[in-house]
Amino acid sequence: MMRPLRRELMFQLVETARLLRTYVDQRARQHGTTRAQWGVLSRLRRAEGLNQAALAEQMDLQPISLTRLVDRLEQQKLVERREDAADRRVRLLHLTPEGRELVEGLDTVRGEIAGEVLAGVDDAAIVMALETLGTIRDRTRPQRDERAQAARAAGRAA
Amino acid sequence: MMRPLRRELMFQLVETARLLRTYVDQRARQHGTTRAQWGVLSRLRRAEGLNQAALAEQMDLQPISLTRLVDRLEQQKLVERREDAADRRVRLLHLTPEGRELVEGLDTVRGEIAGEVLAGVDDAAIVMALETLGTIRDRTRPQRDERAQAARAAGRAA
DNA sequence: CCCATCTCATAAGCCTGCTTATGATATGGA
DNA sequence: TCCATATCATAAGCAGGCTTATGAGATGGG
Repeated sequence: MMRPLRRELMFQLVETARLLRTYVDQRARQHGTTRAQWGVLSRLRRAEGLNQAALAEQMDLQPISLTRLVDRLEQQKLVERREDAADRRVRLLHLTPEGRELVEGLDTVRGEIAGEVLAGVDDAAIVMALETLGTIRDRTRPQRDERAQAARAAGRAA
Repeated sequence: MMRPLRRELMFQLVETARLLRTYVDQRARQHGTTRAQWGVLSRLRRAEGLNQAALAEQMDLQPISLTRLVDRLEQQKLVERREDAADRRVRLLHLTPEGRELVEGLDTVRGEIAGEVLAGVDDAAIVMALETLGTIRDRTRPQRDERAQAARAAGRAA
């Protein structure tokens, strides 16, 4: 096993996350939803009335990815798109009563899963892992400001 | 921010891995491939001549997921499926010369990425993160042995 | 005021994962 | 030997990411 530590961590991070994603998806399915949709509902509960662009940015998702998630949530009547009187392009997202009820139930499940999966791991280890993940996240996160600046600069130059 | 540590880690793990996956995909694309396909090539280099079931198990992937990855790799002439004289159901996987060349070049890239993304993080933190990930991985990994045993037991009972 | 430019949402098309199901082949016990 | 069962690979169909492209509407500098 000569694999250097840093490469090993890259590898394990992606693999572990995939396993965890699948695991959480199975749990979510027992409640008739999916991990990704659950994520949208959760955020929406804490910040209702967001438009899709703002929510996508908050979730580090491409707007089109969120559009399709919301399509499915809307079909299931868990989320509503409402018009914005001030800007006819935007759609403001609201939970329906059913959506609110579902997400509140799921909150319990999230806690259960975290307990199962991390039982016996002490807080110090979790804090350290969070820090390391934060570093990775910052270095791989798409730099939206820079991207927008670059686009503007290119526009100016052209 | 009252979010408990363990829930926060679950969340950050999945989000960070997604960002990393996308980042690595972009790098892989510069070499004309994808992260997932690269993964297959890497494993194959270290264990050529595996059949698909064995490789899927090693990668914690469902066989069908691997089948389609291999389809694309075969189309690109990076991998070959060969018949097994001893069992006509199985296909043995081999790298082509082009496949071997590609994966050897990519090895450098993997090291580069690990360095960029984890620069300044000390070894102790990486070891701890690996340990925590290992715990999660073990608890979320599908238990193939148990599953197979359950299937056998069900068979016997029926 | 008007037009170039930006932004919001979405479409099209791709990759990769999953579950469920199926056909071909192997295998082991009666 | 023969049949029930298991295993290997794959198909169908879905979810959820992505890139690239487009139309509608907002906005600001000239």
